[in-house]
Amino acid sequence: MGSAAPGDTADRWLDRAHERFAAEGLRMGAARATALGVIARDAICPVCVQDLVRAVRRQGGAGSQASVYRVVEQAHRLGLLRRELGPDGGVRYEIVLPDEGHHHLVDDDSGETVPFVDDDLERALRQAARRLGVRMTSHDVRIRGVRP
Amino acid sequence: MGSAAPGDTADRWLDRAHERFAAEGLRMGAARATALGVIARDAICPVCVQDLVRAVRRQGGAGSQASVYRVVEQAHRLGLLRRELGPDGGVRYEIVLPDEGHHHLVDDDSGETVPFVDDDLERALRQAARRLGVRMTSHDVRIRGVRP
DNA sequence: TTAGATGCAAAGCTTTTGCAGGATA
DNA sequence: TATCCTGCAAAAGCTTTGCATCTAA
Repeated sequence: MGSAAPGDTADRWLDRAHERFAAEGLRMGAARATALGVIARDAICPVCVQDLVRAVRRQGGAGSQASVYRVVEQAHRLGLLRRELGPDGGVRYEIVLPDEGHHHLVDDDSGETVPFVDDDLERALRQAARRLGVRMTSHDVRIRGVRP
Repeated sequence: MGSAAPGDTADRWLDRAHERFAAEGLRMGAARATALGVIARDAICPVCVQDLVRAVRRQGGAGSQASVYRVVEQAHRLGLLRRELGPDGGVRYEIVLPDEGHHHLVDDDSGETVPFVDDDLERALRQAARRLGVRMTSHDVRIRGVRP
């Protein structure tokens, strides 16, 4: 017990996304529902919008390029997606969960990103925020390094 | 004393840029020199490439859109420029100096990014890297928050 | 019923590229 | 002089938008 079930992250995000969209008074049409489902599944690691568009197309049902871009932008505005730059300079989106306490380790050789948890680092971030006089809403920590 | 003179950052960066380009065996033509000068002056805060292109044009001399994009990409590859996302989702570049040990605070309300230095946080990052078994080559820390 | 969602296709931007001619080391 | 750099213009992506048509609530 204590460890998350497979797909748990995706499911939790999808639930929260539906809640947030509803709370904003936005309707849930077929295209929007499909896009959110694909995002929940594929944007656990950063993805570009074009990949999401292709995934939606592969899915066969509703969802056009325009819809996907619109949903991604709305989800980002609602704080459901984080926008960042990929190694190639292109824009990537990644799902955000409210209780995230993890950081990223980027392998300089492979370019691969792996998440990790570090309580000391977490504490240092909180203290730094306090010293700066702000209430921290989220953080993005990326350590780049090479394996010896 | 101890504080930097005006234009000092730009000058130091420009010197270093010329050194690095020379060290790579790259030649210094008119367009490249102009672009580097404009970058040193304008990319102290994040700017988009199109702004640099316009600045180069205003300057009147050598330098085309293609040159500017090429110089920016080379400077980024040489570690002279940092690439990041602006609040509007567009790509921005900012000059990098070797002795930077700073982090970023992003104001959730305004989207504004301000740099800060925190030795404790710096230490926590080093220790986290050690625990992960990697040699840290650089880091990117972004604390998002709101002023109470 | 009605404001909002969707798809299509075109427009708008940013960024990259091919090539002929010019300049640097 | 042999490379390398430049500029032009076109191409290639990515993202946004207008609008007519549907549809969720």
